Amino acid sequence: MPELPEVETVRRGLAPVMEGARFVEVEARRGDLRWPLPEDFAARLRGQTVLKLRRRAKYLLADLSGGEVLLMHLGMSGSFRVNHDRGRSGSPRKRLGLEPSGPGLHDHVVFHMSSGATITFNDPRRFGSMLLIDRSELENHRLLAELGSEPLARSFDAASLARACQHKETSLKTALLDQSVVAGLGNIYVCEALHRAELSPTRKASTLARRSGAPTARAERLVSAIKEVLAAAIKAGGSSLRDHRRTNGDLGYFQHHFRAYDRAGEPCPTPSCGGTIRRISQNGRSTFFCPRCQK
DNA sequence: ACATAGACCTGTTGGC
DNA sequence: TGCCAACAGGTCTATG
Repeated sequence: MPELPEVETVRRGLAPVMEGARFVEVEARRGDLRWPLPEDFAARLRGQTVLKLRRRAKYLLADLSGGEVLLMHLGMSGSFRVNHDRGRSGSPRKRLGLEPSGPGLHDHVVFHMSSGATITFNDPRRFGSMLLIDRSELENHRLLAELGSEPLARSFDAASLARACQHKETSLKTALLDQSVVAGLGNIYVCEALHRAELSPTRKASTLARRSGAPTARAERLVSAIKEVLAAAIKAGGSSLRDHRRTNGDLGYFQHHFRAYDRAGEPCPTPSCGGTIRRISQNGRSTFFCPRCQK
């Protein structure tokens, strides 16, 4: 499911009910996610207040009052759902039977917050994860230490992308999926950014840089395309292909704005291009692009 | 140091 | 209709 725009959408949905709120109760219904839940997970969270909910790459980070950080990843199919408890009789929707009350099949973790919100983590494939890390060890943690630039930060520019790709023999597609080059892109937004920048996914990553390491015009175009597509997707609440939901259950709608992803056989939307979107496989993953305008 | 393949899971889809 | 292979938004781990 989730790339940077989807994770950011989830963060924005969770922040109002988590920040400043305390974990009143935590249910660990199934602990074998990608990795086992931390030892005494529920007990270590109970009573702690969330100071801030942040995002880094595709991770959500909840700073806890006790000095630890709750690190969460949605994997391929993870989602969070927020329900608001309104007294014993339940919400009006619940009383009317519009909301199912019991936990669903893949509801693995449930947070009951002092804000009155119940937050349920659902993840059919269990590629998601939750970890507790000491704040002092966060920067050096193996999952975070090697991450590259945040693509929406000002510091992510053509020069920094060119530098990161300068000696890469691999394809541009593969380089952009590498979280140590740029942090937060996934299969969809790499395809979309390359299409917008009119760059071929099979082009060598090193062609973003001159021999001196200085960025080429391609690098400039690509950085702009990445920032634009991510910003637009966040504005749309992310892309819902199958699993992604906003925390209130609504769908994102950026999938309606895809120009290349999942559009094999359709005409290329680049003005006056006239090409056809093709699907190829790179490193076992689908790439969608227009061989006509993406050079 | 770098690049590619395999692994982890469940659910859905398309072809025969 | 049923069955099975292929595929799905990710990324760690092992291997060359």
